[in-house]
Amino acid sequence: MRKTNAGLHADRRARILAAAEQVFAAQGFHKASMQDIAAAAGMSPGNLYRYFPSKNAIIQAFAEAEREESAASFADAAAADTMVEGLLAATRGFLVEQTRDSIAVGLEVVAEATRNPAISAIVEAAESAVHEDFRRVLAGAQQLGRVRQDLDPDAAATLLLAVFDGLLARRLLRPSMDLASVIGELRELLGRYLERPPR
Amino acid sequence: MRKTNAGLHADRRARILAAAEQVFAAQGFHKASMQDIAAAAGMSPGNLYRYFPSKNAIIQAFAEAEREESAASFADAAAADTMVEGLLAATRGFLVEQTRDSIAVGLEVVAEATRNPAISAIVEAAESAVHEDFRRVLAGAQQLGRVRQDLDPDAAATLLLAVFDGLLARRLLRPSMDLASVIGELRELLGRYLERPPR
DNA sequence: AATGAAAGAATGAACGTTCATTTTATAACG
DNA sequence: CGTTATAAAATGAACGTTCATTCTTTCATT
Repeated sequence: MRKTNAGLHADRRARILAAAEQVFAAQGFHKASMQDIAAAAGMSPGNLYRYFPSKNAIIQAFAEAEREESAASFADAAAADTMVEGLLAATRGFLVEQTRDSIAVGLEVVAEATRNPAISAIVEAAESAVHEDFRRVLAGAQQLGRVRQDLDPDAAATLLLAVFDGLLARRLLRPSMDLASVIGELRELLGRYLERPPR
Repeated sequence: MRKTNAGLHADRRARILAAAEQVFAAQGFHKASMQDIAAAAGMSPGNLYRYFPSKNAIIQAFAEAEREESAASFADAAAADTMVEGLLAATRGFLVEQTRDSIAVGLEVVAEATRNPAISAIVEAAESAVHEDFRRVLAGAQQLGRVRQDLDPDAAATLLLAVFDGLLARRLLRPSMDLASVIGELRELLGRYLERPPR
């Protein structure tokens, strides 16, 4: 006569996913073993299966959590005074605050998405949501006259999101890159691209 | 009494690396088995070891080849009439011509670079070379008055390479993206960022 | 005949998963 | 309140499978 403890169940799942982040970042999805994850979570391998039916289910749940987080962290960017400075602040936050591990594991998720349909669906959904948010922000700013009138908000959102993703990846590829001067140059690019009148 | 055939040896290595591309794109480095690679290369698993001492050596050689290729494909972009149209043509080439497989496997290489020092060295070297090429092109164009004088070629190279990488990845993440309108918007961005006089 | 090239079965380690078992928490009862 | 029955929670060894790698053998060329 004992009730199953729902709170504990949620805690354990969270603990496992947190442990998985370390292990996945260090080894990648497929080189990471269930024993590794169990050790990092401080429990036995068998116990993992009380909370997730398979390793794939862990990967999937993890990718979902990871994408939600990254989408949320972008939503902050939307709330800003002027478009350019808001985006700059958000970018700086992005580039500085994100740990190496979380960037690495984000790459891992994207790589996995190219071959795992379940992950691909998760990534596409998150990406679409972020894109739509951003497009809406740009369109709103356009109505307020804060960005030039002939900007295509949809294509601009794609382009700018590509810049942010590219910069994030570049921090891993070329750690030597001078963050300050790149941010300075990004300010120039954003100003010229978003605010200047048509040529 | 039989000479070892150097040409054959090189051919076989190339064949193995080509086979590895398919397998790595479809499964990722660590899920791909030597049996898979051998089957794709049309030879026995044991025979692979005549040409590469280990699976890791295949991954490493493959990453090297992949990076050289991608660096070379960018070098073409440098040779262009006007900066903006040259970059646009190169980007269009990039985005349209690159197969899904080659983009996917490029992501795989980058993800692996975050945890494998040997791969990381390869990626960083290639990335530095491309960056340096591009920086030089921008600085040259600047001397010819083709891009604005107050542009920082180094930071600009970083930023623009981030755009290209980001767009490439985005083709995988959001296949629905409208390539034509994004390229159109990119023309606007490049023109405004590179050519307009200081504000 | 001698050696390079290739095959593919064999090997041992490592993997994901299962399961019999132990430990722990709590509901019910006296 | 203390005891006991019960089921949840957790363990860790064991299982079957798959993997990278090695080894023995066969085939082909000179």
